[in-house]
Amino acid sequence: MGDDIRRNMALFPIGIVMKLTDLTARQIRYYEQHELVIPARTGGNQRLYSFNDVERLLEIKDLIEKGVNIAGIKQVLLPVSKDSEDATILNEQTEVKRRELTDSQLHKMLKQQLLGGGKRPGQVSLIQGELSRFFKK
DNA sequence: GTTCTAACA
DNA sequence: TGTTAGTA
Repeated sequence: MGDDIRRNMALFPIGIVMKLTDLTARQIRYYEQHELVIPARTGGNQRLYSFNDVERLLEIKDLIEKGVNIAGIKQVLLPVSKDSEDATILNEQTEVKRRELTDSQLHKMLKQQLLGGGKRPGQVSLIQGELSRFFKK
């Protein structure tokens, strides 16, 4: 996948990104404070966003519109810690390991459902219900 | 003219 | 989040 370099090239300033995403500069900068997007900087400290950054912001916008708050978006977009991913830490009791493994799987499901533009009535329950156990701790 | 940081109605 | 102040 050599296109990555192009997709990750920081090209446009916040003004362009605002029009591309329909987000305010305030929101874009706010999401950056929460590490949801990490744009590059010019010598003059100006933010420069790549195509990937814009796509990420569009995902964030999607989640916001679906009623997910920053804490929730972090759970979905931020890299999953290696710990919860393999959940095979020594000393942990099997019960705990099973729970974390389930969380890992649930996390993937939620990400799919939240990002995959699907909005069937049935899956809303999962978002309103099961999701809480993520944002709580 | 545009963007940046910081702060507050 | 909106918006404004003072810069770069």
